[in-house]
Amino acid sequence: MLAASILLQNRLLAALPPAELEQLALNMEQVTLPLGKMLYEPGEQLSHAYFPSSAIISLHYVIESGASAESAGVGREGMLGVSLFMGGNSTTSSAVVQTAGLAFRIDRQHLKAAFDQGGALQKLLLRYTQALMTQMSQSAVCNRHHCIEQQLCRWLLLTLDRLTPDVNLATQIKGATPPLPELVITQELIANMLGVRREGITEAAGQLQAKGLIRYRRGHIAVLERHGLEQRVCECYGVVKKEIARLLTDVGGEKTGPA
Amino acid sequence: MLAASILLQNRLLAALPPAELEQLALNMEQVTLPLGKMLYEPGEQLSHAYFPSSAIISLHYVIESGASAESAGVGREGMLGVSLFMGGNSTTSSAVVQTAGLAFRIDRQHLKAAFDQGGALQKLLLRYTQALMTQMSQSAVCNRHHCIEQQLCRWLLLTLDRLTPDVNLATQIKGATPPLPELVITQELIANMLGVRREGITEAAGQLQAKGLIRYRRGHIAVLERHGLEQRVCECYGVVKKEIARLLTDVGGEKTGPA
DNA sequence: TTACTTACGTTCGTTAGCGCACGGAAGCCG
DNA sequence: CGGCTTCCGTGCGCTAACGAACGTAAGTAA
Repeated sequence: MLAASILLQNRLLAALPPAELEQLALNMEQVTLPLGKMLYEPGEQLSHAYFPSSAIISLHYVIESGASAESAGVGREGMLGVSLFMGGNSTTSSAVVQTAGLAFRIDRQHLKAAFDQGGALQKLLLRYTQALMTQMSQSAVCNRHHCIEQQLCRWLLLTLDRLTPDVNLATQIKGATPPLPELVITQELIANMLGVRREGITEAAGQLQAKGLIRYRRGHIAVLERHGLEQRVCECYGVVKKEIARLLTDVGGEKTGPA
Repeated sequence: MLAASILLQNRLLAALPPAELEQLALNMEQVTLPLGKMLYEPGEQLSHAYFPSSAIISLHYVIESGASAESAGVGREGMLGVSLFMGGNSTTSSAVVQTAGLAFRIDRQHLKAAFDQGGALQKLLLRYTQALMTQMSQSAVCNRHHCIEQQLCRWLLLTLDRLTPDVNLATQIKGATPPLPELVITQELIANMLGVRREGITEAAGQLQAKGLIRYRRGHIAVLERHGLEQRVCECYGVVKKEIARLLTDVGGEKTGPA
């Protein structure tokens, strides 16, 4: 059993009323997720749901030829395993750890039970699921119309957002926040997620590096000028980011919402 | 108020227990949806949910350049407006009538109330939402890796499936089932949905016609050899079809499901 | 019938991304 | 230190799809 306070590192859990969080904490455990670990195989019965705190997970589908494409990513803002409460209990996608780190997990039965209580957790998870859907449909659009460089910017920015700790959680973070955010990942893995060739990433990343926006070093990407990435990224980044913000902020607001 | 029996033309509604269906029927009305009608604009507050009986609706996103891409389609097997019960009340996508026809609609408040009762309807709608997610992520993959001809086959087959009446509902359908299923749509519109050029569709459709699989005539496509399309289609079609079948058949089955 | 709109057919130059192959260098390990 | 694996850089021919322009025919309306 975990202290409820540590669970606040996940933004979904942080949005729960204290009572519900305490209840959930009884059945949560913290796990370390190493880079590349496959959490869900397509069609497999899921045993746990994961609420990342520092880890990032990539949802993608692998086609018969072996190629693949990411449909969404999951970080501190979300959770993995929506099919557990949506009713399907499995998905056609795979889930792989894209950035090593920590996550909290809860087994299927306890999650389902908590969801079926119909409280704030249910509301929150459903809203998050809608945010996931936005990511998926935006991935479809982006794959169709935007070039590799734009998609790489989108991927970098979304990953960066998931790595950066919340401002209001700053007191919880003991170590100093790193001045230069650095992603630990190879070009080959990025290529797999975007569903493009490794060489395509090499070229696009080279362009960004030549412009001084990032710095590359064998499996590490340092983002030097976040603003520069934001200027080159396609609209898809903003759409996804705004929709996540919209759906996960005014939780409990049962008003008709903005027109 | 409608007779509950007519609502059975929509497969989601048909899967409801009679009592729940009767309850819903009190607040349902039938509407005619003309080709091209936009039911939802992005970000707009939704007023109704739609359960198509013969109409087909396309969910897609339009980017700044004016290009677009479909993320999912909705026909008799589903419903439009999941964001009403998911909590967002709006989506970033547009919804446009792709095939003219009939649908049942219910206003936001009554749908939400029925959903919150937590009965079979809730379970069903959540499972359907997961099926929608499968379509979306598969669209992302398909856009990335499969050629226009394959995508056209996928689109034709999925549309065909939505047009073909259920076998077990055959007694309800008064007119004879058409021997040659014909879609009423222009190449230009198909191109918009797939997010490709009109000329691309002209060429791909020309290939299929040359092979005798379809016949084209100014806004009408007759499918001559469904089997031939199934041979050329990419795996995405099967993935989506199977997942819809899986999620919407064993409703109520609370077993652990297939591993 | 004639005029007109809408939809389909075709061509051509251009380009983003692919597949393949090879070279080189960074980092790890004995 | 030397050897080895992994990762990144580069070049080259190739193809699917793009953008634009123009022609033609089907259907519609006067």
